[in-house]
Amino acid sequence: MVSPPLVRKPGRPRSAQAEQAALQATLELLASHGVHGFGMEAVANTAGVAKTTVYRRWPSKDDLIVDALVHMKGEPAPPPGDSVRGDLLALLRRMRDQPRKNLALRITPRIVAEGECCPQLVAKFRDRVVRPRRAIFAAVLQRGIHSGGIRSDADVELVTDLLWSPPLTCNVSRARVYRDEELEFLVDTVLRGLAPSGRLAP
Amino acid sequence: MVSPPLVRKPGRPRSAQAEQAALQATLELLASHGVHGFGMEAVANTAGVAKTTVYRRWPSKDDLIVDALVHMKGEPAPPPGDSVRGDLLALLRRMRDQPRKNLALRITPRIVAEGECCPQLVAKFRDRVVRPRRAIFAAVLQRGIHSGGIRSDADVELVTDLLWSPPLTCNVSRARVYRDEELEFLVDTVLRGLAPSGRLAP
DNA sequence: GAATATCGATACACCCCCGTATCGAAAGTC
DNA sequence: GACTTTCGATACGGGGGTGTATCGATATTC
Repeated sequence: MVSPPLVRKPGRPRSAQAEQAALQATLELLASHGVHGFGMEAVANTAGVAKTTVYRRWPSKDDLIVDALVHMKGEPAPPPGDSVRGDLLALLRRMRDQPRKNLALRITPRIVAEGECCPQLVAKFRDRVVRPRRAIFAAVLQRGIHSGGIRSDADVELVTDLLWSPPLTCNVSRARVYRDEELEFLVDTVLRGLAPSGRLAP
Repeated sequence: MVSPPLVRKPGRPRSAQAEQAALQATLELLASHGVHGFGMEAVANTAGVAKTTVYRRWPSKDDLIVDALVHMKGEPAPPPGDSVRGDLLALLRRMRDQPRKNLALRITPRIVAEGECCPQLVAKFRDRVVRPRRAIFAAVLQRGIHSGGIRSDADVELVTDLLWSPPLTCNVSRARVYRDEELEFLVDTVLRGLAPSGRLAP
């Protein structure tokens, strides 16, 4: 979260190990009990860390949760950058595959669903996690407009919604997992619907 | 929840009004605070009912929630039935507008998100709420295939995902509310992408 | 009218968590 | 070694929810 200071201050340094343990415990508790299902004391116990150590770093539960989420998601990687279609497919595939490697699949739905009772928490989450990823999506679509494959009057934000909502919904509801061909069908259907009028769909 | 007995027993009968108030309060609290965000006392206070009255009917919070969800079972209305485009638009508009009138779409995502705590609850809900609504969507699309407006090799389930996921995501994340023109853009983009010939866009 | 069951209201003991304070020990810098 | 900061552990008051018990009032049946 905070880069270690270049000049070390006097006194015992904060244990990075304790910090990692607290973040990991927060993620596990989020996944298994939801936002309201645990407290700071449970975080400390699960992490095997004193409650004081938790409060010293994060003054509130919201701050702890947001940091844990950022720590979990990491920096969003840019798409390969070849074709628009290939990039969109890669982004959708990543949305499908990446959450299954860590706890994101179990946690993100809970966070998003808590929007009404913790608006500030969700706002921070949108700022630090959702928005950067949307921006990557929109950039690819914008590239498609400039290169002529997508009609220029297309609403980039709406198309972003249209494309990433299905896998997002699947992650939330855990109803199913799309196969590669199904993702291709989604992308191709949308791209065909966005082809400049009077032109052939590639 | 239990149908009134045919032969009335002696003593003051249970107030159906208090029961409705408790169920309604449970739904409102579910929608606004989630499964873990409230307790029996909050239900009694919100309903304007004594805590005893709640405990007399439902021995535990889970029982109360299950009954409240069952009480919420609403038959999804069929679409107007004119054109495929009009029906899809009507369904999307309803998904956008209904959450304020009916608590179902506000509660459903939360229940689904809490699936790890109560898997049996989620299963019942998918069966009795989600699936009927999906079926209505799919029926309209199927009609479009038969009438020739939609290519016959389109995956109806996937197109259902594609169309209803954006408003569903909006309902879950509360990020925004689509305007009518934006819903039309979504429907038209998908329908154009599903045109049988695949050559010219109308 | 007598009996019965529910009503709202209130009280109670119990438990859990919050957020802070305190303590001695440990780990660093000067 | 002196100083500083964090460590784990523990204790504390406060707040709030739980589930039960009790109370007089009310509504209904017999």
